[in-house]
Amino acid sequence: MTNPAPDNTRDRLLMQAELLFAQKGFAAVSVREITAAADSNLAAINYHFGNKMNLYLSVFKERWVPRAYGVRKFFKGTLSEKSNPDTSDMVRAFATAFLEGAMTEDERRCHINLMLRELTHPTEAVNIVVSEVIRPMHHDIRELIRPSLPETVNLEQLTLSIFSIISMILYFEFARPVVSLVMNQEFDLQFKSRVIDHIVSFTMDGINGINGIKDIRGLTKEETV
Amino acid sequence: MTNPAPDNTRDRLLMQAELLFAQKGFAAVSVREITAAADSNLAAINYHFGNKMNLYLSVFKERWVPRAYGVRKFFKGTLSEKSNPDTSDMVRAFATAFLEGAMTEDERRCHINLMLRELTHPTEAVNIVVSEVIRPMHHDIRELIRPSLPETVNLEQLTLSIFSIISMILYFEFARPVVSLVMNQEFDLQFKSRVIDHIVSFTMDGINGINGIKDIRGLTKEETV
DNA sequence: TTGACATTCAAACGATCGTTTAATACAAAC
DNA sequence: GTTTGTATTAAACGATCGTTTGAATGTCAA
Repeated sequence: MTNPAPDNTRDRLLMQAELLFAQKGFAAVSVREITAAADSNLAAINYHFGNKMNLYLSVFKERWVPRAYGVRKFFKGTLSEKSNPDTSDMVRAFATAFLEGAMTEDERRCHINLMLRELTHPTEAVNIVVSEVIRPMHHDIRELIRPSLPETVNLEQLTLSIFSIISMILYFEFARPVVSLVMNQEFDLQFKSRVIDHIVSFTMDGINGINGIKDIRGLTKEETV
Repeated sequence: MTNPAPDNTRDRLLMQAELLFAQKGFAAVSVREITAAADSNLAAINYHFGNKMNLYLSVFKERWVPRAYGVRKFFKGTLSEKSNPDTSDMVRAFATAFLEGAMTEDERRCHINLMLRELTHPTEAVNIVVSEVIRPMHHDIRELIRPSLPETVNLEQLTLSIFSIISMILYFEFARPVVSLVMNQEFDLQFKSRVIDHIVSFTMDGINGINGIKDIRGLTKEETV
């Protein structure tokens, strides 16, 4: 998209600010660092956005939210290609939209880091994140999955499951270095694809599904103890 | 434990520094803020720890790691009470050690926030976190669960499953405000207990287990579509 | 009482922070 | 050509940052 430096100062500031805020967090980035990266004058942030905090909020309004819409659109687009998507198709489409499609690698790191910072460390921007993206996304997925579950399904448990799917997606993105360290495994495209497979099978069948073997549950314990 | 203010300056600094670093992050906390909270002189940090970064590392070495050992001990203790623990007992013991036992609420928030900051934003301390805690904990759980799975189990998939369990535990702690917002549900003790139940059943059976109904898998889809 | 050592203290250091100011450049409108 | 308004610039503002200093404590051993 707007990968090459935009020709106007305001957009260049937004772009570089997003990169730096995602990398280091609000407090650890100085306006001098941002304006230098954006090849603009030190006073440019205060001229275009009033102050540093307002620039941070504008990053969410003008860059983060639109990209989140893109992820949602990609998710729905993938699903609409399938004729009769089941639950595992939905989970796969959701994980893929976040971890593979819809964004470049840099955008993804940006996007998820910014989101995580607001989750762990909420500022004013958390209201934007929740009301514009997280809540609608939950609604989407819940209403997609619900028909394929028993009518007696506990709505709270379903919502917690959606949070669990999101937790895995976020974790395997932001904790990449640690996952790589512990598993002694480079986080390349092949591995990422296996991670998505894992998220889908773990979501569908839990730890009993990790071997691709179904209906073995209940047997294993007595056999091996 | 050391909840009331320790009588020596060094420990008071460590305690207040941990609280503040967990709340705001390294860059957002000033040494003046820490020394004021610890009722000590501005120069105390540099006298006792050399500099601010070394204080941060000492927090991990002298407070975070010991508490992590406590969590691990609690986990093993809970398991040893059971005569023949199965996989779900292990997952429950693990989630409980993190989310209910072994720590006060304040300590838990501290502990998980500090860990998360190192996962998202590694400093020197990430080496301590991984080598002293995350890797040994993975080893513990993997070797506990492995015997109750088929011999043909894929070790990579098992490790990814353990990461997934950890991701849920972390998420339901650090994203509490967002979970509460989206579900319109106060994060009280009853709810937390249901969250632990969810983590266990989701880990055991995935989304098909969320209703507490087992062995319905494979039926639901055809019936409702 | 004296000396040695560990700790605390007020004060100041230079550096960097976010923000403001006033002058300047440049375009389109009249 | 003058005016008007927007955008950019260099320079400086006061505040706060992490760190250092040297004097003032308190505490034991000799």
